[in-house]
Amino acid sequence: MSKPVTIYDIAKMVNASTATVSRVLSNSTYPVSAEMSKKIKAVAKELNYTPNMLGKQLKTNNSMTIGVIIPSISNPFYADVVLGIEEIARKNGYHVLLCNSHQNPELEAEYLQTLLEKQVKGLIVSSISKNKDFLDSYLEKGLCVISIDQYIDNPDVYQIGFDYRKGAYLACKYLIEQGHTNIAYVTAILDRPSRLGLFHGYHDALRESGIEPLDLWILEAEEGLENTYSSAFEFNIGKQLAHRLMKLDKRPTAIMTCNDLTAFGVISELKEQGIDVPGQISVVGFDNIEFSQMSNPALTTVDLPKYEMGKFSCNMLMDILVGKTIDVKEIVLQPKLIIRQSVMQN
Amino acid sequence: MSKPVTIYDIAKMVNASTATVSRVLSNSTYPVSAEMSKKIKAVAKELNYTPNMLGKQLKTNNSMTIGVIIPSISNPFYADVVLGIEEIARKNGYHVLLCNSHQNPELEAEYLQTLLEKQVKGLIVSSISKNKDFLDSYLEKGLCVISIDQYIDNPDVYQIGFDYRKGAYLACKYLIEQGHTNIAYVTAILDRPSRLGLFHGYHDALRESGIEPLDLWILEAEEGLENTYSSAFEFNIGKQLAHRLMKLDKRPTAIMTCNDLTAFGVISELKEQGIDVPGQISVVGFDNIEFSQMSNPALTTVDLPKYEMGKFSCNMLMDILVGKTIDVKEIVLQPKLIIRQSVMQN
DNA sequence: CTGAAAGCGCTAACAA
DNA sequence: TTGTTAGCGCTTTCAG
Repeated sequence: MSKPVTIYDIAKMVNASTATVSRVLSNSTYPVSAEMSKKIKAVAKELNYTPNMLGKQLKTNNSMTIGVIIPSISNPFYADVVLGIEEIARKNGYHVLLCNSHQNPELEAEYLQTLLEKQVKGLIVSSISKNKDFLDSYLEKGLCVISIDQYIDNPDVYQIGFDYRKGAYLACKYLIEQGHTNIAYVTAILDRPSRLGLFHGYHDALRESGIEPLDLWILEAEEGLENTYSSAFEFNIGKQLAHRLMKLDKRPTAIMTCNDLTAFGVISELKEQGIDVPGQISVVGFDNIEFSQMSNPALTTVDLPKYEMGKFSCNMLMDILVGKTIDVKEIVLQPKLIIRQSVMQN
Repeated sequence: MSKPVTIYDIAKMVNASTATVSRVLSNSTYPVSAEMSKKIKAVAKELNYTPNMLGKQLKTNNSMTIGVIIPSISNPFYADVVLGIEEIARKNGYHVLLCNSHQNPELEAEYLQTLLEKQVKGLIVSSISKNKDFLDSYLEKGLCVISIDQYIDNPDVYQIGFDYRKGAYLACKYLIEQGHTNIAYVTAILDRPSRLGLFHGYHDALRESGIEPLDLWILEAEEGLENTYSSAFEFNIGKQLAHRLMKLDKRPTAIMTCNDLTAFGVISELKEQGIDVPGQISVVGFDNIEFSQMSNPALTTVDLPKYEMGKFSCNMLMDILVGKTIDVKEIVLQPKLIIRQSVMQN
């Protein structure tokens, strides 16, 4: 654990200036004689030189690092997105600083601050905290922020989202095409744009077909403290709401849900009550998480290009950071219906 | 996007030196008059000052950042681990640089290099690449590395692992206690210590009960190119191997698997062949991923404290980085049998 | 209690 | 083609 070697050490050894050493070791286009260049590279390798990027970054004011703030990496949805982000970042020589906000506005703000202190110039964030005003001061300081999945109402932030409304519309329309008219909707609390969009899509399809949705069949979970993400939470919502639904005199023939996990909860509850899916009641999910193809029955659901969203957003960020002008500040990615075994013709 | 304000600006405004400003703004214990201190803090707030950590870090040679290299964050197993790591890191004022190696040794090496260049002093890594020699040169440079899940044969790296052997032993013993003696073992390729450990645990329990395992019932997947992680891959291994198993004249009454995903594959295949689980054949998984409680039937499996492993490893790293002496370099976390519905008495 | 000044490792004008 | 030099923003000795 000896003292780290610097360009100064190398300069001394080859009788050159630090400037020259810097030029060859940082692959500058600046002309350096082939001979000198070779010598410097050789010595650098011999001494096992590792550049200290802090020096470079302080000088160039560029940390080659982006920040990513998401609710929780243990949510597979975000894991996929982050995978895409990280891949593109790496290909551009960037690193990603991962921050789990746990839906906690204070944590979010704290992260934002420390990220900025680390001289992060670009941020990809999925936030559901209500008050985004504090973002302004960061935007002013030149931070480039891309909001994914959840919309942030600020003209200075770039947006990449999914067409949730369209997705739910697709799913509901499919149900209708299969002969269902009695379609329930089971959802976690409608506290964010994405879930609201879903809900509207459900209505769209129904209304388009002249079906009046029954209020009794629309079940929304109560507010729960979702501060630490867990799949089990969403699963239980499905279970509980399905339980309530099955107590009704008039039962639906199909159930739409706000996500796959909730759908699994619904299916689990129905099975427990001896109701066959899809034999007696059809169920559709949303998100197309990997497990939906492994479940029993395999789940009919709507796919969201999560990994692509990650790649897309990071590519966009990279473009902006190198000063390319972006023509469009808002992008909406399209969902796709995935037909499997949890829906049956009515 | 004006020029960022520095301690120099603040110093000018309050007629003090940068030294004094630095002292109060970095919470140094160095004595500064209350009056001066108040003034400086006020001006800092007024100017909306954000410290540039690159300056500080260059000076103090401490980046307050750790690196985490894992195969893929889209594997829920690692997502849980990383969640734990990040939580502890944050509480200690550290950030986490996330690196997905995709089981690619070159990528791993590349990350290691750039992490070091960013002056990361601590690294938590789960690596299955064979050749770890290159690690030596980093260890020499003072990098502190903690290997999680997979063992690295190097006296200088700290190790935190699971007792896989014990876990499989527990599962197998449970099966035996339930009256099973014809127990098959279905596994992905035995190319790493963890899977080998599992396999040994299976043998341990069998032998302890005087049961001779039948070679025919031990099925190992062929080598597959797992470069990009996907749950579907593991699922399909289960499906394929179960298919082969069911062609045998003499069938087992219980099947052990190397992980939950594979177990789901097995169950899916059995169902397709009209075989009831656990009615006709019992199945146990391994890992206790969240879905295992939502599947049909709910999966009996073995829990690994993943989140705790993350917290544990990061706490250890933090301790080492502040110079505490660690008494033990190797820690083995204990598995726990989770009994659900996929096993029936024989 | 306060300040001057050196310097962390690197880059980039500018000069030669 | 090479070198000199002035910082990037911050901390920290050392002197007052």
